[in-house]
Amino acid sequence: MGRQSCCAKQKLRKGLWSPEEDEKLFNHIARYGVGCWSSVPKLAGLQRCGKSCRLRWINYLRPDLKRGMFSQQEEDLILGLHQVLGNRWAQIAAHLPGRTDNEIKNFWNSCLKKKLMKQGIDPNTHKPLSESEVKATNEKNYTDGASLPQSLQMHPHEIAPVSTDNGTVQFAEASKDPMDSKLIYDPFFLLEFQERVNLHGYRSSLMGQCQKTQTIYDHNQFDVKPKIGFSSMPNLTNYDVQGIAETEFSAISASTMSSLIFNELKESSSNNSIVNSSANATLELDKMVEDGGSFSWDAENSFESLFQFNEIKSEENASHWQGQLQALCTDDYISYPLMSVSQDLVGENADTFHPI
DNA sequence: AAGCTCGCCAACCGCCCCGTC
DNA sequence: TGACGGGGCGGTTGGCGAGCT
Repeated sequence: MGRQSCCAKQKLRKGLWSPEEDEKLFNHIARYGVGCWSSVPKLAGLQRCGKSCRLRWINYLRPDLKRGMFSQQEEDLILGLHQVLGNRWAQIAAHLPGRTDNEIKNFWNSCLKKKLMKQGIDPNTHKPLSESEVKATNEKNYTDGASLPQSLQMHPHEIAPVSTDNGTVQFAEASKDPMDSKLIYDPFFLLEFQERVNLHGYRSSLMGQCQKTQTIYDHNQFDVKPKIGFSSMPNLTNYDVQGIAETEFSAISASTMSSLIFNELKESSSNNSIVNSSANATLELDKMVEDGGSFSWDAENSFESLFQFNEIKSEENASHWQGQLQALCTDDYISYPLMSVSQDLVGENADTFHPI
């Protein structure tokens, strides 16, 4: 008999999280930050175990999460890192800002693994499958039709990635000699590649769980602007830098705005000590209440608690908030109107929550 | 339209590590 | 030094939605 789970022992709630629970957890962490997870449920008024809260926060509520499809670069990076690290999803996730280990693990299991097998590559060893294995795989008749990474669309023994002087990726023909052939995913190349695409100044203590190194970010080369946002429901649109111009601002949620603002801040203050001071962000909810629905945010600290904006439903407002946040670079304090996270949590049409 | 299948992914489970007492 | 608790991690499960019959 295995030991009982913490939830079973305490007869706590399990399963999917309700918007109400999300709200409670989010507000609790917004107020007190991430501390002792075991005490979070009690303090936040949740019938959950601490582990469950931690997981919910890390995988879903964290404001710096990126959502949506994995990009080609991310996909290639995961493949390369997996070749080096194996199923160490947490370590792999550390190289992909805004992605969680769970997300990457799911992506691997549901998608990448199959793609590799379809290409005759053993997903565990990243080496070619034997002929019989390939045949067996093909007989499974994978018909997902998803496009493969460019690198995968070629025979593993015929190409090798080459990093060129100008930093672009090219796949050169590799030696036909099996002893000399280079694996399709050169892990070191990919790590180098990641060096180019990582963000700088991305060091809040929360983000630090995913991203601990400061690296060079060259967005002339790769369009990999950070997409950091609080997207708490799957149906929410992500902040897409490329698409932002065409995006209806009316449809942008608070999370979208927060990510927009995050980006704005990072870009406008890469040399600013405010951005780089990644101590504990303090959301002063007391002050927020006093201010009649706006919260103050100690800009001496980090940006990890950038959420809860008043209804931001126009481009005009968007510009306004960008401006407000840019002012953070010079002000010690700034206040923002408050909105319930519920708009993110339950969507515009839901009436479970209302703007505070 | 109803039933079925399948894939995705959020969340749980259980193990391990580490810090504290 | 061992017990204990908390946190982190990887494997697994099961609910749900989309697509198909």
